[in-house]
Amino acid sequence: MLNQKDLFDKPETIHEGLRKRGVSKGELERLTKLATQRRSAISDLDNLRHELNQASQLMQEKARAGEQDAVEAGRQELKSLKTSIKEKDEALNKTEAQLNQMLLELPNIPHASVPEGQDESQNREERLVGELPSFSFKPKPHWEIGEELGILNFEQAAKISGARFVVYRGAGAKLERALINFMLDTAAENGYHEIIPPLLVRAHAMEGSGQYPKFVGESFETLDREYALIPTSEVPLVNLHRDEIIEADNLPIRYTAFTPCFRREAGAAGKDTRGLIRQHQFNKVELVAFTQPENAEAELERLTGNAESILQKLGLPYRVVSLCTGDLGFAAAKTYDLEVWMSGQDTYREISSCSLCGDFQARRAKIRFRRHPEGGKKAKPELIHTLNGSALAVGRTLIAVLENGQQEDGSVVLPEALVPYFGAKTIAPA
RNA sequence: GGAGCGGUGACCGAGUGGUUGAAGGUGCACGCCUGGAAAGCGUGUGUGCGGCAACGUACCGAGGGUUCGAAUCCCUCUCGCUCCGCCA
Repeated sequence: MLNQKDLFDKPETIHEGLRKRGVSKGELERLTKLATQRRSAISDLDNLRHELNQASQLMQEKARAGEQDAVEAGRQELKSLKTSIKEKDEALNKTEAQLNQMLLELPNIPHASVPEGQDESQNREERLVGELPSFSFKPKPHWEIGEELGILNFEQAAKISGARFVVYRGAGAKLERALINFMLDTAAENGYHEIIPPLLVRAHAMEGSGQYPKFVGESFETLDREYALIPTSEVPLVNLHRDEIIEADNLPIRYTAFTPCFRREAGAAGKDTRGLIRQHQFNKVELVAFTQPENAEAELERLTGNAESILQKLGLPYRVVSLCTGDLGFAAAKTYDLEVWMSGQDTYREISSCSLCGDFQARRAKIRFRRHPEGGKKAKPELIHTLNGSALAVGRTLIAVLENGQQEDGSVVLPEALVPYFGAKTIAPA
């Protein structure tokens, strides 16, 4: 959520930032109009209330002095004052509700270093890492490898749950589990505290991290709408400190969690229908960090590096892309996508998204911190900055491992780093 | 699902319808004391909104109501806790 004050204090930055994110001029005007209305209404109301408070004090004194007539007269007078306060208050509430709804649906302002652009074609490639594997045969896509090895079964999944689900079998299930453990251990080495959060969350948690109200249609919810299934563990992790003021000495806070994630993938109809690229349920190890504002940019580089280190340890070639304004997620101010090379599809595919959200989520979830006192002065609480990134999407990592490690005989050679976790060097046809 | 009890400041915890933004404690900061520290003593310490500021105003889970005046009385909702039932 944006800071209302900024609309007045630095209107150019806000207007320019929102324009880059595709917010129309009309919307901006409406926003400014509502915010201005709100300010003047508050000031009017404060004055009226001041009047009422003063008058009430007088009443008390008169009542004490036993001036019954004066008290009686005052009552009638104050009643009408009260009525007009109530009317103005209702009008203000209405304005604030409209304004708040708008603010909740406006995306974050892009960081200055983010390239401007319409869509993913205008993302900026930051770096290419690793060598692409070469094959003496035509590499297969993972759905063929997986089915031939009997470790991925899409038909069985469809019987149970329909499209966009998978059943992992035998070595496939074990490989997924090995990857999860490997990723969690790596995160722990990098200083992230492991969490197992709830997978069902309330709407206010979804609002805190930025999913609701704008993207209600994209999550799965229980029938009574009491809970939503998390689309990413970023939701519970970010909300861990909701409504808190954290002592600066305890920052940064870094969390990691492995969870399944649930997404409707509404609007993705027809896209990536084969294999397990785009599923309604997938596993992910997530990293989340809370930092002071001045450290947030460095933390983004660190967090991205932490995610990259997993790809490096697995020997998977990838590239780092800086998302342009048009491709940026709702809550993000800046995002690096990690795209892993998938030999069987002959392309790079997103496997991690590392974002700096600034105070956008913190303002929604009321997560603040207090600096260490200086010169006897207690510092005012400030909004914390939040960051998150996948490290990594487990299913997609499994794809990359299968496609890049495949052999002509149909077996798959696993990365060295995974061997201790998986317990074997290869997966061979049964 | 049944029954009961609660939600007050960073934290814990008082609170009679009017002088309570809120006692007391903890924590924290500064000072005294000390060789240094601890303990002890003293002082200070809420958040949001509007305002350059002075200041004003709101806020005691949320929303309504009663009243000239509500943290305090009434209603609704919400969240949490305890006991019973059911259950991995």
